Amino acid sequence: MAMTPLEELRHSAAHMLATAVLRLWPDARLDIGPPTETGFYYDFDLKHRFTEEDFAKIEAEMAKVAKEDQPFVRKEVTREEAKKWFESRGQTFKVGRLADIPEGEPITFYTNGDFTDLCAGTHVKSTGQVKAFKLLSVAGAYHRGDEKNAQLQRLYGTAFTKREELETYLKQLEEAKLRDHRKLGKELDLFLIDDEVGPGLVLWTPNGAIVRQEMQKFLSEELAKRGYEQVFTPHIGRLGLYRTSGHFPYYRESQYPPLVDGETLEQMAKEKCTCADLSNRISKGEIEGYLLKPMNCPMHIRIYASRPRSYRDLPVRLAEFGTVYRWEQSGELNGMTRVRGFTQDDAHIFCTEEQVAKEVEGCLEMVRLVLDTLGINEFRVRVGLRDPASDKYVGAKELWDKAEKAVKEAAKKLEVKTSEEPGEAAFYGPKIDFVVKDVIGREWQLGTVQVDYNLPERFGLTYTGSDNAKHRPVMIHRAPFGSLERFTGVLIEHFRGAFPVWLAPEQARFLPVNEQMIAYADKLAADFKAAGLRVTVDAKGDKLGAQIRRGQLDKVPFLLVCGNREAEAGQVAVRSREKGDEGAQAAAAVKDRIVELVKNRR
RNA sequence: GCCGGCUUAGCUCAGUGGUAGAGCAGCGGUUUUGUAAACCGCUGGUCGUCGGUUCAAAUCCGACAGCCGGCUCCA
Repeated sequence: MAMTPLEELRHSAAHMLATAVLRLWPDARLDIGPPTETGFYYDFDLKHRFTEEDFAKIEAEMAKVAKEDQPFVRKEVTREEAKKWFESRGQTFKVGRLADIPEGEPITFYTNGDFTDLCAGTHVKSTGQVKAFKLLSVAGAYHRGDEKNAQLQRLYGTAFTKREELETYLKQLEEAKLRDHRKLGKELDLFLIDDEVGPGLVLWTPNGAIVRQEMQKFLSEELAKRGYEQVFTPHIGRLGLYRTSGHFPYYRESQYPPLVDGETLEQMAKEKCTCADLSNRISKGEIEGYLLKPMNCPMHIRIYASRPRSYRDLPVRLAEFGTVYRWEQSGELNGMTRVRGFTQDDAHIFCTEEQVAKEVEGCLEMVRLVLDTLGINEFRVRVGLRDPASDKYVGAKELWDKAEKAVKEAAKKLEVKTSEEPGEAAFYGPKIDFVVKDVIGREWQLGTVQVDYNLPERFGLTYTGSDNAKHRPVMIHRAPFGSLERFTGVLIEHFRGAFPVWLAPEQARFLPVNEQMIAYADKLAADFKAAGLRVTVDAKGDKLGAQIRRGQLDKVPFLLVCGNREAEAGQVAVRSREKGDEGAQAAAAVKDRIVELVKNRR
């Protein structure tokens, strides 16, 4: 468990934070304070509620500790000594943490000044070395990450070896906020989440709708090339369908409650039934209802099952931009990246067991194509497997073993680093997820490929083999974008709102330098539109400088200045988002250039 | 869902118990403009919602909603 020098520094800063807090609030109980990827935190339990107003005071105390230049002293102690030490000080969390240390392992204390912590180390030599630090936020955090336990107060901070590095990091944080898709989405009028419509429900405004349309068009072309067939299915379906799939019993708390018809509700009201009765009778299947679909697969399965299938038909690949609804906890909602209604670029492949490997490979290739096309090259690949201790999965162990084997082998062939993570599987099967980070470092799952032996079993799916016997197909669930909402949110941040030409809501804007030039600009705009481009004319009558400024802020890729000189020669003065002023060029050539960029999805 | 913070005009924000403000946007006018902001005027707000304290509440208290940062969760 060797720490990097930076981790040592931050870990030491965490101890100094605890030192300072104990000086200011001696009744504080301490839990743990490790370094993190970008800083450190320490968890406390105390009566006083930390607010950001306390930070200056705590930081000042930490600075004193630094000035005192207390050496960090390591001392090996016996379990008894450690227990007595913390018990006598009322540090019950520390006593609990002590019990985690396996017998035979050394138990060590680290002391700086009057503060002693149970700690495996390591640390810098003395507190004087930690000078560039800052507290950043306070948040609730459950003890041992379990919501059944007490909720502690977590103070987050960061530390660097040099003050300049800290300043740079803080500046980066500020800049990241400017890239936040929630801010840019508002500024560029891409989407809206309206309180009256409902939390977590995205309204795609015209600009955002263009981005989404282009992405769907892109994917639709790829689907056609790869032998997929597109389908449409409704937003609700009978509860029975989701009982069969397992969604209703297994993930009931993550769904909007079932819809029950008016007559039944009235009848139940007459019988003076309580909500609990209603809920009970729905669970028992005594009342039929409908569910807002949490996933598309059951409906695609019913399409597959709608007629006999031969091995010659396989693989059957059914695709849909299917909108699903999930009851995410209120505290989880986040802009477009975590919502309650979203559209998956979903597809389900029904194939033979022999075909699984090749099909999974094809899916992974498609995910890579999507990420490559959009220039997203910072992602990690997670192989989600069963949590052996959990009962939240459907299906037999043997089927899971087969599916996990298939997924692991497919992942091995990917030319990127993958990490196997138990507990990250879907309830019906293991999966390969592509995970990216947003501007503030939070991870989001985008594309996913999942192998499923269970739902075909639950729905009794079959195909007729060459031996004229019935066989069970295997299902592959896959979504290269994952959800269009989340993907778009990530894309907005990735491009800082400056979408490549093919995705840009407005691809070019004509800027007439005076009133007479509006007619010329209009004529060119009509010509560009006829070529399939999205263009506008800025006819507000401002000076060119103001038009340019507006165009830049709107992140239009091409600003085309129309002045008297250009009009005479059939030209426009090009100002591109990337290169700036490119001078006067033939309008027709500029049109061709933009059309070409769009064609190549650049 | 939990802990903490926040919510004032379309947007960004000022306003600490005494008659709601600015900039930008919008609208009207003047200007006809050459590579990141022309000028003048006007419109626009039950200060998130509901309740309480007070002679008086954007401001103090409470409940609820939404948002933000974490935690938990995430098929």
